[in-house]
Amino acid sequence: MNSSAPVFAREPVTRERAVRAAMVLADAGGIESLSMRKLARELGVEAMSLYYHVKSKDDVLDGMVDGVFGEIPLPPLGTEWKSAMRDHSEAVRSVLTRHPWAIALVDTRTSPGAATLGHLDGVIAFLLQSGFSMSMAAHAMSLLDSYVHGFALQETSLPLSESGDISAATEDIMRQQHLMSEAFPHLAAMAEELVLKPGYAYGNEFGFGVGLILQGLETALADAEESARV
Amino acid sequence: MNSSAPVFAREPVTRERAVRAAMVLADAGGIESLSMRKLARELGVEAMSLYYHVKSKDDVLDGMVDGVFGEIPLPPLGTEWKSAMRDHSEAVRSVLTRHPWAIALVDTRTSPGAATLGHLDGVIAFLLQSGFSMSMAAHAMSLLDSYVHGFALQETSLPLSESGDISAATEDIMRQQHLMSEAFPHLAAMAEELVLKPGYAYGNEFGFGVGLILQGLETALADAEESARV
DNA sequence: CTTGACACCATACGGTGTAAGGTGATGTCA
DNA sequence: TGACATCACCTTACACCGTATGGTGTCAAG
Repeated sequence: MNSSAPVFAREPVTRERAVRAAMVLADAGGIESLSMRKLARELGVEAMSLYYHVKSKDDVLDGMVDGVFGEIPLPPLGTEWKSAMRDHSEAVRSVLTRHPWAIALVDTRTSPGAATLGHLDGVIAFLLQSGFSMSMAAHAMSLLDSYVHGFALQETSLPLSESGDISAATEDIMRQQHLMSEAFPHLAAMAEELVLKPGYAYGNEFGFGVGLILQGLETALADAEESARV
Repeated sequence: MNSSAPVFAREPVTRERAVRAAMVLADAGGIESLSMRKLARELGVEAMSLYYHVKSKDDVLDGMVDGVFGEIPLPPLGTEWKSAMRDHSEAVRSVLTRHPWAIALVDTRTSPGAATLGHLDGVIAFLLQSGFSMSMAAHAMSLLDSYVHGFALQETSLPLSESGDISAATEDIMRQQHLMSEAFPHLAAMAEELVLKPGYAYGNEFGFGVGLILQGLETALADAEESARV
């Protein structure tokens, strides 16, 4: 019978393949549309078969988070730290907006995977090698990570068009502009004078924030060095 | 019959009451344990009765987010802006850690309520009145909000004890310390030299971050004024 | 006495994660 | 060769979820 030797057999499911497929599904339809049954169908398999390779759905989610961190390149050792960290921040923001579900997941997953830990390790290594003390490195990472994640969080929850400007939302806002000016005059003024101006893109705020933080870190670093020299 | 005049009748359900009860449930058991059936039971009612007062579960979630923003006091007009914004940042962080589910919700809800808009309006008003230009106010709000939300996000996803130190997680970490030192030496070093030291609390990083950002904003503000004077 | 709004409820449908227990193909060893 | 274990997958079932549909009793106004 032909069932004996399926030459072009379906590739066997693995944890990796399952996680990768889950990431694709979440990218396409949002994290809330990811179910074990749909994931199984995508892999050409029944739902319960996944549990042979994966402990639970949470296990899949943990894998997805780790997959996201795995996509972020580390700042290359030996380069000037300010521009390297600027590029790195941009890289993190870019993968978080490429996988908008990731930020929500980070909130609930508390068991980091190998890629996540490796990522942390790499950034610490880079900062120490750039002359940061251990506690300044911790300051810098906490500050930058918080800002970048928070920015990505805000950015994805905005009703923006893909181009990054507010054209998609403008129409709705305009329709309510009148009501808003009465109840929230300052908010309306900001919208009118700034946000609704052609060319405004919320994403531009990111550069300002990262620049300000890096500048502040440089100052703090110099202060620490000076007080150590005395 | 006694059914004709229940003098101490059950208080009727309203949207407000439902939202408030939902917040209490989410505070107690996490957002993922909040279901329409449990919420109804809490209000002494059947699940479908909620839909008379509320459009959908998403509607409840929108209300919860708005309720959180309503808990945040606005910076009082007339006070010095740096200390006012420092206090305000601490206030935001405090309500976000009091309602850990809120940060995850902000990610998915894109239709802000009245309290949310009023909050934004109040902060804009405060900054303008403190001498910020419109674009500097936007910079400041984006930067501080992103940082505060991001910090709260990281803080809640950490396996911390309530006291804010790492005692609860220490044991597990210690057990894996050996493995970690081999695979992630820098991360292990940071844990050993800094995080596991008695008295360390991740929450302390918040003050450093807010201080650095406020200092940077002050500098940017002065630069803008100077270049305007020339 | 009728009418209609109000606040609530019963039932049902299609979805979810996953526990429990098969089923057949494959490889190992007596 | 035959027995047996392991692997990768499947079937069935359960408790739970959000909510569409269509009630049902109370009450005040006409």
